[in-house]
Amino acid sequence: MSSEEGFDFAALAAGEADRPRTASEFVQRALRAAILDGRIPPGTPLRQEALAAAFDVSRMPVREALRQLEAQALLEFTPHKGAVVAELSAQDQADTYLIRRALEPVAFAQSIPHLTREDLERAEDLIADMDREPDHGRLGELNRRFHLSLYARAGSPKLLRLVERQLTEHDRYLRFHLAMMGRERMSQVDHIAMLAAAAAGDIDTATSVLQRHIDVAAEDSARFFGS
Amino acid sequence: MSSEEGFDFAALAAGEADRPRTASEFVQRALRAAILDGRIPPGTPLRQEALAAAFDVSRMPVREALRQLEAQALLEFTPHKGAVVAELSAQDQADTYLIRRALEPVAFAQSIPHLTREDLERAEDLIADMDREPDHGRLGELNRRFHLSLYARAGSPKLLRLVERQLTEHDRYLRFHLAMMGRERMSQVDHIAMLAAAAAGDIDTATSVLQRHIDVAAEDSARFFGS
DNA sequence: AGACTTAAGATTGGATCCAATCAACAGATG
DNA sequence: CATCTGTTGATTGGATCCAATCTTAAGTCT
Repeated sequence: MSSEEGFDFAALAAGEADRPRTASEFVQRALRAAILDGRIPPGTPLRQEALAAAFDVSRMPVREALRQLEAQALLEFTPHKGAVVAELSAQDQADTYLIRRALEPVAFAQSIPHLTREDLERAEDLIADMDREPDHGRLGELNRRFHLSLYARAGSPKLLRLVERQLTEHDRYLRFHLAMMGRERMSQVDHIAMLAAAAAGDIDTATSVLQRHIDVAAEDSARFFGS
Repeated sequence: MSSEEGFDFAALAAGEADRPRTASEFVQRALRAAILDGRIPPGTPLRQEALAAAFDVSRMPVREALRQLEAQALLEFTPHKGAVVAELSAQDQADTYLIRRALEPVAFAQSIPHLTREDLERAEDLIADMDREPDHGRLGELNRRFHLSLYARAGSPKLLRLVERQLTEHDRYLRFHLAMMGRERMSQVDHIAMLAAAAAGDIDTATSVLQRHIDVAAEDSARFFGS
């Protein structure tokens, strides 16, 4: 596909791949990020006209963005009444952990035999990045990428999309978690143990550490969120 | 909330609850049903104008419906090119079974202790209905409702929504499954065993039957869909 | 002949306008 | 005085129109 002396246009385009090609996608990403890191608090009604003015587009791309966010369970839609940012609840949080605990060990177990050296190095880098990162919002993203890098070779794209979505929803709670009990409790011993077991190809140890990791996080979080 | 001699208006309204209150929802449901039962085959491009004419609405509710279906992974969207019905693949089918196998036993185990007599009777009725139902499309829906009726008391709404979505996507494959090897293979011995174990409160037996039920279905289906 | 450019048609994305619905409030009525 | 009703304003749902983009195919140049 590429000529012998040509410039790598494909890479250039790929680098800009996340640049929104459409106004609808632009609005969708901006709103999504704002909801996930808590800048738009739960329960906030989203007025289409106000959003359109804020993003300097018409109401139509806003409407499409809202529809997509609703499908991601970040919004709740009521016909003729509009959209509000989905509430956080102890039940929802518990469910998220329940689902993660069921899915992630499966992905991890499938992935371990096919992990490459690059995958493991990337995971190691992400652990170091998390130690350095002061911002809580970005910490959630790093944590998500760390987990996903370990599951990446599972060879089950649909499963991975589902896991990624759960990790994303988990971010909304992680923010509270960190704000309330500081980041000391989010020690990385489990992450390091998971990485080591994965590198050694020890599936049983890796998955059991992961399960305990999720269980402990679930207990800690439940304690805070009341109910 | 109800007066002493009043008529149960709430029930009347609830009976009509699934009547679409908006054109967008009407289109969304119709398209969704058509995709699930195979009337619109995978790979079909969905032209907005054609759909608008078919449903006698403008292009706008069609666009919103397409966005929602895309979020449900029933369509694939490409900017400025449009939407096509998502393809079926052996990989996707295998992933669906993988996810179901991970999630459904959890829901089932949580649900069993809280199942009521009504739940069990409903499940029993659905088994009988499935024996009678000649239409393959409706059989998928009955099967889905049977499974969901057993998980209904799990008390994890988010988990249940996820399971329901997986069962729905499973329907797309079940149709092929039945068409190719007839419904004899879809024996209901597992269903009956699951119901009996659930009624007896035997969680271990119930979940292990369910796991085997899903595993056998996965193997059968994989054999047909090639690789 | 082959490859590149360029024009036409088709299709989607976005903007603006109108209609339908909902919420709040004022007034009437028992 | 409480309740019901009608009306007004705000907001969303839907229709129509225009702009941007993609596809196709013809035409041109080497």
